[in-house]
Amino acid sequence: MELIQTDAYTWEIPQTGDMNVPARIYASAGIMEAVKKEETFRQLINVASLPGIVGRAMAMPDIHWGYGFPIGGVAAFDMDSGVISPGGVGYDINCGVRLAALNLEEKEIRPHLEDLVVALQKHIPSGVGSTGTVKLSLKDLKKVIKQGIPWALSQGYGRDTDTGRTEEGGCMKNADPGDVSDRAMDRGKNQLGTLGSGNHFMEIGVVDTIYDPAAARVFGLAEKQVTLLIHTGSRGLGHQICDDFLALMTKKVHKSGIALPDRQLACMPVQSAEGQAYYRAMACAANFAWANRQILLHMAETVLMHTLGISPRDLGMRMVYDVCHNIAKTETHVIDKEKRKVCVHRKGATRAFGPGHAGLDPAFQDTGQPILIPGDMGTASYVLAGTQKAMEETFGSTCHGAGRVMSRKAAKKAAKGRSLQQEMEKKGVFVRAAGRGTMAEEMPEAYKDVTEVVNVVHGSGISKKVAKLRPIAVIKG
DNA sequence: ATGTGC
Repeated sequence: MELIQTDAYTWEIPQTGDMNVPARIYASAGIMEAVKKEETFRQLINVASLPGIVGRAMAMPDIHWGYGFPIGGVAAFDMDSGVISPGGVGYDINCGVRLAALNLEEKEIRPHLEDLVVALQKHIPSGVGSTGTVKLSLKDLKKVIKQGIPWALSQGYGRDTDTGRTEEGGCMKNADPGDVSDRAMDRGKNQLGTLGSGNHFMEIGVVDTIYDPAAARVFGLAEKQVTLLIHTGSRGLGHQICDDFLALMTKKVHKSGIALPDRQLACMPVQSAEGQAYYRAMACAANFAWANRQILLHMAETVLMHTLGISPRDLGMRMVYDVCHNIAKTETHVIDKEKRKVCVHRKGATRAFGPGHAGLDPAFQDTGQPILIPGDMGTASYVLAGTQKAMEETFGSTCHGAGRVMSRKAAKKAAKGRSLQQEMEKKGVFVRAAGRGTMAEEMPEAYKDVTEVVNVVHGSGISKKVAKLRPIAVIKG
């Protein structure tokens, strides 16, 4: 495999063999060393070989091996000759991140951190198969997946100012519950308002550093301020939708004449009946995930108020932004100086629309959209802003997190005999996890250094650093 | 990621 470094942060794999476009990796030399190049870049080359791919197959610096498509991958497909693929979105449809800012400083909250972690864990259902907060009739679940955040608002969760601070206003409009299987509906009906497991978490943090004061002001962030960060997705509902459409497309793809380099890349033409049905079902899962994060934030607000014994006004919770990092969307981009509609797949990648983009709330017209990059539970998370360069190079996309360097299994092995909870507490971070193995799987060493990942997207210009958050209390699934 | 897997 030929790998050509084109500047400090970009590497190209030239178009050869079955590739329809070249591939590009955004990475530093250090990250290139850490990535398992053969298996992961093979996946990127496979994506570059899919029909109708436009521009380049791209990998962000948090790239690692995934199902079919690499995680940390971005690929856009022509609306007529291109494909849509569940593996290009991922199992957790609209896995994403939401950040809220509070009217508190660390010194006001530090004495209560242990109580807060215990209270959050008690009231936020988390772990594999967690259910509980909202039990829905089939009719109401249909409303949730059709409407997303507006449904949550109609039920009293959150404030109506929240939608402008959510990607897509928290609702993909093409969602159609008619394309969602009974099984997926059944798995989703008791899971709204639950955190899930794995790397999903809720984190109390502090604004540690501001890099761009003007953007930070627009985003509503100030130094020393306490924040709340939520990372979760569409739970069993999205997982089942992915399963359903992988099975359907695996069966149908050969009849459509598409030759797959890897069966995990099962896909169908964007405009085919199956492709469109997947898009509508995926949108349902996306809306579920947005409603889920909306409800979880509201629940956290209640827990914080009660535990600290303060009013909503004194807590002063307000949305910074909510992004998804596993999604496919129809978007218009300028390609070779020509405006074109394409189906952008972001899998473990975040939208990074720059200043002036019509799809953004007026508040973000000068700054570009807020981008939320969670790191591992002991290090840091970052807030970035979208840029014009992202619009030109990456279909308005950037990285989504630190990215694993150790498999879950390897992490468990490395954590044997250690108390990670105590290790974290020594660092000033109170952590509680629902699952037995979760602390081990999610330990800081299992991830790349998020700072190095963020420095790549900042250095290459596809995003801009705005603020760094330092975790002080975390609940894990 | 997931009513966790060959």
